[in-house]
Amino acid sequence: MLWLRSCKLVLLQIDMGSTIQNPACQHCRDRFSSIFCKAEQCNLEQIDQAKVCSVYKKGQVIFHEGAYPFGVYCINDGKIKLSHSGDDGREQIIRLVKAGDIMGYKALLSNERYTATATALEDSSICFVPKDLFMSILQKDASLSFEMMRILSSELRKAELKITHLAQKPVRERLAETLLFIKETYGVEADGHTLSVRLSREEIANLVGTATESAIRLLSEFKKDGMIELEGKKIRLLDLQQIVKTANLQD
Amino acid sequence: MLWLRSCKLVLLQIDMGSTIQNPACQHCRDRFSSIFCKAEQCNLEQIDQAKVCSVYKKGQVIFHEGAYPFGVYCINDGKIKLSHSGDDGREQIIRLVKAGDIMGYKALLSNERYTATATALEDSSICFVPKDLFMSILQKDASLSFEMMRILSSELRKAELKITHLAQKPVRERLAETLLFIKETYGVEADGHTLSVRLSREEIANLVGTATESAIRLLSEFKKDGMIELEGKKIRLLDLQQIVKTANLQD
DNA sequence: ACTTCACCTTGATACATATCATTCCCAGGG
DNA sequence: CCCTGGGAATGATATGTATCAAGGTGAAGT
Repeated sequence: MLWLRSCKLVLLQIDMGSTIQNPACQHCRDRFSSIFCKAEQCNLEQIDQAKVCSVYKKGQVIFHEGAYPFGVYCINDGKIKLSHSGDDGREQIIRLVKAGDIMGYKALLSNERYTATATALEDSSICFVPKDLFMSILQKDASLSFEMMRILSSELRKAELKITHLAQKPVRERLAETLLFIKETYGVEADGHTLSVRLSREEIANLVGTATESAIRLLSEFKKDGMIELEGKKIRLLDLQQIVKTANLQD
Repeated sequence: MLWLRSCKLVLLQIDMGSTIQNPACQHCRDRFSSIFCKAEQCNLEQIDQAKVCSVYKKGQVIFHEGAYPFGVYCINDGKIKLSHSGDDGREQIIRLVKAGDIMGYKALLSNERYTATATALEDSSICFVPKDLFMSILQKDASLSFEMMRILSSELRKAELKITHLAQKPVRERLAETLLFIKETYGVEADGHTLSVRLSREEIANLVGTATESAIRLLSEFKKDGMIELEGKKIRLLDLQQIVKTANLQD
């Protein structure tokens, strides 16, 4: 049922981004070495041979909910959103992915279809490591397993916290929290205030778990209260302390 | 901040349950062998020597949010709830644990304090495997790592789904969903209808992520609609099809 | 420069759900 | 036996959010 809808969409996603064979993407290589090469016997050469690096344009889908995974992705450069699409079409953003992060491992490890769709928030350079290689390293190299378990545990912890907040905190607090989360994930521009992602109001709402109009209204309030500054999709966090207070964090 | 509050409570939890040294708890042994002994070289003897089995009474806390983990727990028999306590004191139930499940691994693997509190929903027999042993097996035995990754991935998938539903579905649907979830987790009694856990209305509400009164009201409605039957804490699922429909599942 | 379109914004309104208050029920203890 | 207290239930009410509707804005394209 779910994947029937997805299949249709997968067909639209023939465009794999421009593939760069045997790329010199050093960033990606660094990331890989830190994630995949914790042990002495480093697998970098193997990975360099097998990996496929591609560039995805803003808005492009990297993998789609319901599809079968054939490997893991490592972000060399760029920003990605992972999202569920509820039945009513509304999207829920589950995770924000940044350079150096890997994604697509959950489906691979549990041997299931993707439960989320990965979409580029801006032009992104992404490496793909085939399933077989990944699994074989995992088999041999305990340190990669530990790293994966660490990542999974950490994501699970975050997800559970989000569940609690979604169930217990009002939208206002969650929005403030989300702004801080975006800052933490993608950082700010040179001025030290402007969030360095451009998200639509709808995307912000889907991150917070609320209606677009509510997100807009509350952002306006935050602005009126001098906490933030809005200029199109630019969001500047002016009074961080006040935002933290509004988020009402305690953990 | 969080763990300061927790510490206070941990002190109340000196009672570790009655410890059974070198127990003959076969159920637990079976569970361990299926989880910890996938590989040829089975570690069962080691585990048998090191593990400590205890019996916890209903309501007793097995481990507490904010405390440091010293090992993993395997449920030999009984039912456990894992919950976050929000700052305002309201609890959010994150997971229901049953015989054969393990718990406490997340904190151990990410090397952090517990983020949830484990409380016995009924008298339970639980085995404890010390951190060192667990980690050393994990180091040697890739199949245990795979199993752990599989478990973590699966939990993460469920958590993300819950996030989406919490953000997008009304309480009515979530309650129906929760009833089905409870049935799936703990099963039903001999009559084929009565859920085999007794949860307070508050606990049900904390599972759904709503106010206690709302849960009560909706349960009454469900009853009026002939979907369920209520008798104290006994809940009988009469019209499963109707409940599924109310839950409005699509995945 | 005009159109177009996607996005943002604001207002009015409805509704679901939380909250508060009260009563009821029942089991446990003196 | 009655008393007591902790859930459970129900009603009244408040309120936060979603939803619907109607402009507004700005950028891209013709």
